[in-house]
Amino acid sequence: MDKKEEILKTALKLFVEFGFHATPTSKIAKEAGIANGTLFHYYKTKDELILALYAHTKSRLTEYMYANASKDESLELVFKSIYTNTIEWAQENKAEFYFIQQFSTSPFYGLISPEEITKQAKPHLDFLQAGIKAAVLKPLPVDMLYTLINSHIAGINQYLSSEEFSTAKQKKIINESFQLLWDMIT
Amino acid sequence: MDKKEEILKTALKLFVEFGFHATPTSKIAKEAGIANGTLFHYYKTKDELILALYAHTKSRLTEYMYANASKDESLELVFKSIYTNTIEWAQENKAEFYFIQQFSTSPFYGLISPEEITKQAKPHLDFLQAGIKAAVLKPLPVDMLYTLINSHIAGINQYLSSEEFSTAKQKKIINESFQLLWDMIT
DNA sequence: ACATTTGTAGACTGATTAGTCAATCATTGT
DNA sequence: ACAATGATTGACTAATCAGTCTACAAATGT
Repeated sequence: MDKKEEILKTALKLFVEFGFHATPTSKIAKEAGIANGTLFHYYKTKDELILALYAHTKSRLTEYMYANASKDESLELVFKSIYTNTIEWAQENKAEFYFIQQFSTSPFYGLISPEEITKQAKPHLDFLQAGIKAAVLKPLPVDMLYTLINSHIAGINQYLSSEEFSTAKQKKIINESFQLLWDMIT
Repeated sequence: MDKKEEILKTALKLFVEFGFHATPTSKIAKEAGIANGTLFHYYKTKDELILALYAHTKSRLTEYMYANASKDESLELVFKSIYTNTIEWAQENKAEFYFIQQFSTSPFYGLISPEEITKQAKPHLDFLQAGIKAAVLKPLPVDMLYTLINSHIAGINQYLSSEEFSTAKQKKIINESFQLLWDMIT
């Protein structure tokens, strides 16, 4: 078993349930079934663990977002695929997605360098920029477009999480909300 | 001077800057210029302080949202007034708005009873429901509409905070983004 | 075979924390 | 004037926390 992975998994679960403030490293180690010192062997400080967890989780999401996105399709279809993938991942990994939001809306986010943030957003911004250039997307500032899309997704995810929808109903909502978003930005 | 108010003000500032985990009550008391015991005189526990701060801040926002909203105007104008008010408040009270988001995306939010949350959202949902009934807003589920609007506002606020815009430019962005939202939901 | 690095353990520590307490001080009502 | 209640203080405590340390085990390279 991979202890490093185990630590991240446990930390995620506890941070989401109790928050950063109420999740001691000792509790993480205990629940992960390892010794206290082992945790600090892999992560020098608690902050480092939190940052690593964020980077790890965020990259898992990003990876999933672009899955099955063949470049042959129309921009709309590629965009819809990314949109759908993101929401699907969020629904299937609720704790992970929640953690990303929790982290992003906390002072920890300030520990990430602006360069890193820019680097993370780059592919998405490039994609949107291409859409604008191709006159498919409205000529809005890309940053604005990006933020608008992100928050739309966060909103729909929140809505989907607020009630128990059947899979069919979920798909319907995702399709409908995509159309709303698409009409808004094209 | 009102000590209770002073405590909230200081706590807000510190929570936003350092987070819940890294803001000891002793620091709050010190920075607020009061004794340690005084803080616990007004708020029995740290959690109680955090919850009170959220309730206080949230109600200040809600109050401002509906300011100058005369019932005589068209639904669009009233809606736009609420929209504009909210973003203006968020921009003029960045720490407060950020705190609301920080709190909402943390396990503390779970300490608020579902009834309280429902009660808070009630007026907004009623307003939207009326808009649907009047066939002005699309017949989407109100909860969905509500979440969509909320996240849209959060997004625009984030965009406005990401750069330094002139007041004129800001107003232009708010008008434009309102139009995007309005077209989406009507 | 042996040496060196890397992983793992868990008792331990120094610092910090939320919250208490007993003692004053201020305000109010009678 | 005088209770009585509430406000304020800051030293104090018991618990907890992040992180260290020493010792040992496993793996890896030579």
